[in-house]
Amino acid sequence: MYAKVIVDVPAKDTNRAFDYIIPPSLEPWVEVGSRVGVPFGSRVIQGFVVELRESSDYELHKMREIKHVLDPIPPLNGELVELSRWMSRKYACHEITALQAMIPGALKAKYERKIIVSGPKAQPPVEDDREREIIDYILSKESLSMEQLLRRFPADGPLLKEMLIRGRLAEEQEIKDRLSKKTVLTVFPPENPQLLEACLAQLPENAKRQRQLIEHLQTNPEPVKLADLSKRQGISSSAVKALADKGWIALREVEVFRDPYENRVFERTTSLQLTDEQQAIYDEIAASLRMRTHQVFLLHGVTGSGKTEVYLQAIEVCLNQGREAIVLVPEISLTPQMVERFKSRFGDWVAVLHSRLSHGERYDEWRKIQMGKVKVAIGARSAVFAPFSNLGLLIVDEEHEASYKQEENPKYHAGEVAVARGRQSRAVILLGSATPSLESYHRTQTGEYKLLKMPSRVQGRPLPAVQVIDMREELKAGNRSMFSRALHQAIEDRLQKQEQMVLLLNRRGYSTFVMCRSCGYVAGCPHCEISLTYHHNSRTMRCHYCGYAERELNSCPSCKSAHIRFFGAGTQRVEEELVRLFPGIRVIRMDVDTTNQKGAHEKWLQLFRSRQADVLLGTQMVAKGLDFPYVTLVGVIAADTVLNLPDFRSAEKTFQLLTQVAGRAGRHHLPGEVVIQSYTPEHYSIQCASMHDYSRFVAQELKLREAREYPPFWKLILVTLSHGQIPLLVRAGETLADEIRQQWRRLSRHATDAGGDGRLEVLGPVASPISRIKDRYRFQCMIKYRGDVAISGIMDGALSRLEDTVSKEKLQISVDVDPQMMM
DNA sequence: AGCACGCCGACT
DNA sequence: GTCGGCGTGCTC
Repeated sequence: MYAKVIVDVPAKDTNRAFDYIIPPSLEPWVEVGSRVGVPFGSRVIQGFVVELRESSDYELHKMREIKHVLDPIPPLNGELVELSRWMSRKYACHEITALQAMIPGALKAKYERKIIVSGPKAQPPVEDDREREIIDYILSKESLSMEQLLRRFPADGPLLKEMLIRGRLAEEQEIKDRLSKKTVLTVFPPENPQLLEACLAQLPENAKRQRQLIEHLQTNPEPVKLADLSKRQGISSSAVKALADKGWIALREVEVFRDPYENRVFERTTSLQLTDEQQAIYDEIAASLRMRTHQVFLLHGVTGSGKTEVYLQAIEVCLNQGREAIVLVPEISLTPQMVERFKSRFGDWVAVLHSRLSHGERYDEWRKIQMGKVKVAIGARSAVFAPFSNLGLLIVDEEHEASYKQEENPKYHAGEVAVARGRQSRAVILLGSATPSLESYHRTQTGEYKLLKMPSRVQGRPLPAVQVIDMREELKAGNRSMFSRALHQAIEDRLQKQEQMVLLLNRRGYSTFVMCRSCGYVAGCPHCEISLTYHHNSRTMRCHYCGYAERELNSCPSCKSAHIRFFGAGTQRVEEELVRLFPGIRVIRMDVDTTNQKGAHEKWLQLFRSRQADVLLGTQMVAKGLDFPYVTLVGVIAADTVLNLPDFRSAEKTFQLLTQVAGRAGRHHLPGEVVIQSYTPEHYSIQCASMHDYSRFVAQELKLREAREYPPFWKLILVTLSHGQIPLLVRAGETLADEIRQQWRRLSRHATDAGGDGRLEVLGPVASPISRIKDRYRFQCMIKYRGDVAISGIMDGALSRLEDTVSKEKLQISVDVDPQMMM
């Protein structure tokens, strides 16, 4: 048998499968999706089996054997391997990069080289004292690298080298997982229960605890954790060990899954009665599931319309069919509340993949999926790769969220991947949002997706009334405060009624830069064209691109003024102002400063939930998915900050944010009110959001996008080139742009003959918005195209023209298909 | 990505 | 004459 293997070398000329012989001893273990160790050149590296074959077209004598199979159960399956191939084409990444993205970090290969003593031990060759000392040292250590050895014997470089050449020492390479399997000591009763009787007879009178244990095992013949025995029965480990030593019982390490929710009790819930609206939608999804065909639904449900209950019941249909389900949620809304709803309904059938979990916990949750112990996976972006083999339903909640796009390689969009995976495994895809992305909405118009609508809130609760305040008028009226008169009054009113409010400060770009108020100097990174970020706890300024750090400044390096300070997200200023205007007000401020610590986010929210604060003040993070019954006022301090960003999606983002945050108000029995402050209140994104009018917004925005030749009508690919020298970059950028145009002309000639209607444009090269990172300058080309364009052929052709510069000059090229961030 | 192989300059 | 610099090419 032969295997085609994608090896762990992310480079252009290794981006293909290599053939290996499967030795008979490994045959039962090697499957498509197996992770294997294979000899490659002069080393052994990790790879993934992507195909099994009876014969091979590669020359037999050149072929080598698979060395190891790294996991007893393959971490991937045929379906995921196929998906990785799709990803590598769609996102122009190496196949191995896509495969690696599918497995948990704990399984990412770690190559370790260690020095071992080799050669015949029985007849030691000539050894002097020095050599003996070195060998003894190596033997005394578990594992040792050459670097460590040289550090210990700095003067013996030549001797060590000689020993390596002579073969007394050898270097061995190991593929190691970064994982630890957690085990617990477990007591096993004997197979034959009668032995317990015999044991009791032999135990001395004073062995009270041992006797107790045996009696316990007689009534409970299941294996039991040592820790439980001491905790619940008061039987100490020494008593257990004594029995084990005598051989009556067995004591073994047993692998356990770390359960991050193990100390939580989830009250079981059952399906709620659906509203007519929910029911109609549920029926449609259920019908599609029962037909077992692929279908993508876009569920447009206003905030508070009860989308989650529809999800839960759809999953139930799927599980009853014996199929599995994945739920993707944006990281930020993967709150305890959300997890609780799923845990409560499906209990132990749910695995939660959360970035806040430790490496080990995450790995364990993933293993539950891999081993078929759970049927539902809920998690952020990467949960789309949950290794189920009989997937029936894939839900993408808040599908418009930008966090579904991974900004590192592979630069995939989890929603797009979900659709591709669903197509492959004939699963139903359910995209849900109160503010669907223009891309998805557009596809409902072209017939690719089916639109489902839930326009009303459950129990007939009204959407909150929204007031848009023109801040220019406030200024004219002499109000120079950051709170309009309307918002001021609304806050006062809530304080009096002891109701709660959420205040959103929609801030621009990145936070906390350091600026001189006298001359406008901004502290920047000397290696990157970006301002430094102020870190409160360490009193340093850091670059979040390259890690450069320096101490906080006391005076301006440019004008020597002492009026230099950091400009926070502004939430601090708002907080100060609130406290000044409303003495005694209790404010919880949530921003990067206050939520950096693990668990802080949840802690603050819990505090707010228990009504120990009046105001929840924060940035974007307060807008998403939160649900507090006593929140009756939502205030947006400045709605237009995102609007002014140089990004074609800024109107869409503004509309989404305002709609989402407005949805936080009045979700329960108390009616809600929303106050939006703006300097451009006439803007359609603000107007439409204030009237809860999604249809009008998309209609207008789609018209604009088409006119301006932007997505969803045109597709974008952003190619960023980086290098230390600007002239080389400009040259390379121009080559790239020319080459793309040429390739396009060449290919479109045929396409036009065949009736193709494609169009393509290349913009640039221009300097990237962040024009330098780690002393490398950055230039970019934007490729825009629509219709019938063989884009991957064009890109491949153009990029291969730059290959020489990449390898010789270390030019770096990054390709971002469907980029989210324009800046 | 690594690593071997190979062809040129600075030394024991 | 050898050691070692890194440019080039290959890995089933």
